[in-house]
Order: sequence, then structure tokens, then C-alpha cells
Amino acid sequence: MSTEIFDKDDSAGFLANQMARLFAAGLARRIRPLDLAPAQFMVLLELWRQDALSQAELVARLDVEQATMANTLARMERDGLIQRLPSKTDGRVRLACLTDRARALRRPATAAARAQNAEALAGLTPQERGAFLRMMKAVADTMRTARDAGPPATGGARDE
Amino acid sequence: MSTEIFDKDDSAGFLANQMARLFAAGLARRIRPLDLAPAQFMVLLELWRQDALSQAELVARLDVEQATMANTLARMERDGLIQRLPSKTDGRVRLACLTDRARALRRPATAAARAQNAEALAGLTPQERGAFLRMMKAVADTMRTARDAGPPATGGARDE
DNA sequence: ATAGATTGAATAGCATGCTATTCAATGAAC
DNA sequence: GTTCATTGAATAGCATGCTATTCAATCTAT
Repeated sequence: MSTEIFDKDDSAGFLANQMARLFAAGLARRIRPLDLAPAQFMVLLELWRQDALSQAELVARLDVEQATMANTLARMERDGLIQRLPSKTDGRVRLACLTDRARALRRPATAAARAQNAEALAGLTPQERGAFLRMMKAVADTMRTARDAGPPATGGARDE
Repeated sequence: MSTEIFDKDDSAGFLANQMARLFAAGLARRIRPLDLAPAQFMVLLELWRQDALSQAELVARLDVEQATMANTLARMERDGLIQRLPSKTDGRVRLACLTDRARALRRPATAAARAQNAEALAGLTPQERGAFLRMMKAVADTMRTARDAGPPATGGARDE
């Protein structure tokens, strides 16, 4: 039986981790000349779409924890990618606003990301690429749903 | 043209990052009762297959940086999952050796990982699951090859 | 044997992710 | 209009990943 063996090279989780690290490394390499890190790029993608977002908005759109976003925004402010201006309608909110530097990075950074995606998927046929993206979305959706529903247990049954 | 827009929800890199974080969170949730973290589980997978491996061996098998492995092994030693015994044939080497505690975790931990993978892929047909794993391997391979070949450049052409 | 290169490992410093906690501002209820 | 809950954000502390550096042990070539 397969109850003893566990081949990491056939494990979706292991492969997803490998892929994500390789994507991040590849993107990091391409955007390093822009003095930009991958997580910062993700935030910029949202701000390029709509400027002056609150931290809570960015958290919702990128699905990371609030504390993670707080730290990323602090680094981005430090690096001159954003300014954080207090909202006039809500004293708790600090809007993340693009600097000129960040606006200038839009073209080269998205080009780098596109190049990385193209390189990664070069070994798949166009049909496969579509199927691959669709399946990744489906798998992520499934896990998000499970997460937001309620952690059942260790793997076996349990009462709660 | 699509030269301005970049939809993260159609970006393989973004989706890979999401998937990897969701996998890690799901696995972490399942193995937390075992007092085990995902990266430690990966190391244990190799040690369960073959005990008493050097740090360099583990680095090669799991494709992480040597410094990353050094830190992970230090935490595993701290947590009583491994002992590090000096090699008798090479004074530089410290072999990572399973403790009884780590040996006892094999069954429940692999069951948890299998459960996480099954949950994640539950929305795909069996045929799709095979294709998905195959494509993830292909994509990772492509990026590994590109990485190990030599970083070309930012995205445009360059002379080197 | 020894000089120099290579190899195994540790360490420093940083980015990104997480959970848990705290604080201040806002909103709701009485 | 105070009290209480909610909400937005910051902070502390940790795991995992990275690069760069350093050190000691080993191996190679002379």
C-alpha cells in the first residue's frame, strides 16, 4: 500500500511551493534593477489600477494578513514608492498613494512580470496554459473556501 | 493593446504564490497538533526516506539555499526532531539524525499532507489532477533550467 | 609537506508571511 | 452623551526564504 511512502515530487503542495519560489526568484531577478521586490510589485499592481487605497482595501484585494500589509507598506514608504496620507473622512485611515517613482515603474515592471510568466509557461502549449491557469484558480478557490469555512481538524474526524 | 493592463488573477506567478500560501496554511493547520511546521515536514520526508543525511544532501534534495537549511535544521534540533552528529569520515559534516519523536510523526504527518492535497484537488477531475501535477512539474522544471542557465536580464534585450 | 582551492556549515541581515496583541478612532445603543 | 463594540492600523515575535560573508576542514597540486 501507499500508506508508508509519500513522494514529494507528486505532492501538489510541494510542487506549488517550488513553483512559487521559482516564480518569486525569477521575478525578483527581473525587477531588481528597478529596486522593487515581488510583494511591493503586487501592491503597486493594485495602486496602478486605483490610487489612494487604504491598508484594509489592499488587504482585501491581495488576500494577505493585515500585519503583513502593514510591514510591506512601511517598506514601500521607506523606499519612496508610496506616501501615506491621512484620510479626511476617517481619522483611522492612512491612504497609500503612489509616488512619481512608483508611477514610472508601471511599464517596465509589468513587462518584467509578463516576461517571467511567459518564460515559466514556455514549455506548455497555448491550450495547456489556459487549462493550467484555470486549474490553479480552481485549486486556490477550493482552499480559500475550506479556510474561510472552518478548519475541520488534523486529518481524522473530530467533534467540535 | 494589453500593454497597460496586468490582471494578477490571470498571472501564473500570482496564482502560484496564492496556491503555495494556501497549501502551507492548510498543511500548517493540520500538522500544528503535531508541533510541526511545513518546512520541517519537508526535511522529515527526506530523513524518513533515508536517515543521517548531511546538510548539503538535504540542500540538494529540497532545492533550498544552504543558509535556509542551516536555520531550519537548527530549529528542528531545538524542537527535538533531529540530533546532529559529527560525521566520522569528514570533520566538516554534521549528519541530521531522526529522533524517536520524529520517527513517531511519520504516519500522522504524511496522512495530514495527503489530506491537504486531496482537499485542494477535490474540485478537479482525476484526469485533471494528473495533468495539473504534470504541468506544475514542467513549469517548475522550465524555471529551474532558466535559473541554472544564467539570468538573462530585466525583460528587454541586453548585451553581456 | 604545504599553498591554494574547494567544500560543509554557521552567521548576519533582510523580505515576506503568519498569529497575537494593542491602541486609537469611529459607530451604535442606551 | 457616555458606554461598548467595531474597525483601521501598528507592533512584537516567529518561521521560512534569500544573499553575502566567514570559518574550518578537506582535497589538490606541487
